[in-house]
Amino acid sequence: MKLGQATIKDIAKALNISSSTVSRALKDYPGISKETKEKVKALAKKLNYRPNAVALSLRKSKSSTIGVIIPEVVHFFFSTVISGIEEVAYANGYNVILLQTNENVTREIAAVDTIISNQIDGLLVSFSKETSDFDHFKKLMDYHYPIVFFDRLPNLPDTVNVTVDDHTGAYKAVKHLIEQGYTKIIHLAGPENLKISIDRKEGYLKALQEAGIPIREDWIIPCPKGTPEESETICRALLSHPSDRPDAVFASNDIAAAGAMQAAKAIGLKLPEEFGAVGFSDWQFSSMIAPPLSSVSQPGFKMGEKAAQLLLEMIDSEHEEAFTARTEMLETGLVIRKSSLRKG
Amino acid sequence: MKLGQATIKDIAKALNISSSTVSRALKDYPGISKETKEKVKALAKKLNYRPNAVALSLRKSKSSTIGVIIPEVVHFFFSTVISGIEEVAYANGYNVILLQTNENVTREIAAVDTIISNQIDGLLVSFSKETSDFDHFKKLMDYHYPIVFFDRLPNLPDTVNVTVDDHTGAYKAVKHLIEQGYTKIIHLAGPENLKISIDRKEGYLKALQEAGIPIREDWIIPCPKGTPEESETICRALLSHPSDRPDAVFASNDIAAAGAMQAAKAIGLKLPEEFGAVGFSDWQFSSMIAPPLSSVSQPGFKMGEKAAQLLLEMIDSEHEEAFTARTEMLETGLVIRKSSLRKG
DNA sequence: TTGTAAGCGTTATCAG
DNA sequence: CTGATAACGCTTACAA
Repeated sequence: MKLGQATIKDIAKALNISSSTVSRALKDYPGISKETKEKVKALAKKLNYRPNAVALSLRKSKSSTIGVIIPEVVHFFFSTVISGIEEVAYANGYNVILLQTNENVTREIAAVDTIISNQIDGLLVSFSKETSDFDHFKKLMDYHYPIVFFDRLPNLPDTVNVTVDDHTGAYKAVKHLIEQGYTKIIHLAGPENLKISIDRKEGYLKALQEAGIPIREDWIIPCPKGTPEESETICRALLSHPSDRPDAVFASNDIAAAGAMQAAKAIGLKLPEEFGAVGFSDWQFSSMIAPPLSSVSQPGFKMGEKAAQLLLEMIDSEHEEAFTARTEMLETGLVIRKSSLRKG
Repeated sequence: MKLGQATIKDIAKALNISSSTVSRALKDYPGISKETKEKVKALAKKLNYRPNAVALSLRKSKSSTIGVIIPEVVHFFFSTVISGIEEVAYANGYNVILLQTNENVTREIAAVDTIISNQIDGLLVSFSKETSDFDHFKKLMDYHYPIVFFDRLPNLPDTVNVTVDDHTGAYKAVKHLIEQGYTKIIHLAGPENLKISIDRKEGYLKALQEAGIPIREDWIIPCPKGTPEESETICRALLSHPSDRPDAVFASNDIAAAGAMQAAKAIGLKLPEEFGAVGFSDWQFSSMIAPPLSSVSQPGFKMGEKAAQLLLEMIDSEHEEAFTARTEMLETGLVIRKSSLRKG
């Protein structure tokens, strides 16, 4: 705005030709004399001409922009996903617009409005913890609007999803703890309305069952906020009875795991000898805390790439196949560090 | 797109009135009969009418969107700044579009192109470490385009800036180390082309001088990458000679400080007794590492708010005053934790 | 090989 | 109180 940007009209006027000719020359349309083409391109360059994307969007009802709705950019995992998305988007001539919801449904609904108003071509969504009603997405999908859900999957029919194998990840983590000789393992669970939380909990249960360890409901504790303080408080209480004390934790995220470790240290337990810990997501800081925290790693960048690819396919084809409901599941890894290594 | 979104025309046709009337009715223009107004609004609601932002942008050469150019969203500090920006923007009816450069000038230049093409109303910039030539910003400013630089300030005349008082922050940090009895303090410095790096270094120098501690050039080490590995390697080498061993570090960011602590621990030094550390930025993880890291805290959210406010003033006024060159400086704090507490 | 005109959705201007 | 028209910048039949 107010940029005095040169337009096609300006070029046309200056060269005494019509705007359509300029438009065609600029895009190497067939049937334009070499001469005009060169003149036009030269002047365009000189005037620093940039096509007006807004006019283009209006004309084509297509913005070459994809929207990403995420809870929080601070979240290490999400920020790596973003990088993956951008990589694929830019490589295909698409821009990315990020809409942060701060885990707030109202913001999320507003974001969908923005999407509609701005002719965004498609949407990648990881919805907020608060979201339980998916109407705002459903409405878009009814119009055959391209949406790919990633990480957090909705309770909706016929969606295209990308997620990681949370169940197996959790299972591997807890199995590892058991192999290290821990038997009294508590679970700090995520918000119950997220499928990832449920999957992680079930991976935990499966590993215990397989090992013949009885399940204690009071050792499965929800940590909805996911702050270190929350889990520290919870764990302090839990660890205070020497006679009935857990000896390890599997947390649905690294922050909660770190909080649990703080609690254990505060009580004077030796880590990892007397108390083991495994987290989820493998945040940047996890290798830096004491002792370094074992964690289930998620391929964030890959998830971003995959989700963006699927979305672009939907946008480009606009045909049925690309819209077929499916869930791409990416593998998790287990990064073993000192916090869970009691043997060797 | 393909959203079958209702337009003003649709409403007009359905009610057998002109689009201008509909437009006016929708915006409560004076001189529209109550009757028509109600009819229009009712139908608009029923059809789920949303104004087409793209058409609006084209019409008004104004998008009600501000752009934010940042190096990386993963960076804890930047992600808090973003939240501050969004808060102010949304409150004033502006959308935010995020452009991540990954510390890469080419991306940055492409981002500026996107800004121009999309009629973004103004720009908040924290440029990449690679950027030394500011022509791409200068060009915009020549056209009186609203730009506010935050955190990293350019070497350009007449810019509007928001930054934190890095100099005082660094000074306070090093002074604190000296007060704790450390005297052989090294400095892990940031990229030399960033003013923030220079300011932090100078704060360090000032504190040493004031205390009469001689400055050793070989103890001021650049850590351009800012990974924990980088600083760990550097510090391992530095700490390897017992006869001439530093006893503390002031790092220009927390990651580097954490790396230094790793190196010290690996060599068997006791922290904080034999080696103290203070970082910069107060990342989330800093309180969780062992020992918890002291750090200079930056008011990221506040910085985002301030920068956005200044930008909106520039956009709204389009008059001179708002464009007056100036630098808003926000205060830093010092969060003292165990890593630098040798006394009491 | 080039030009004309219509249209994407909206609003400002001028008429009625 | 309401309508017609033009314009924002661009593309694309259709015409010449």
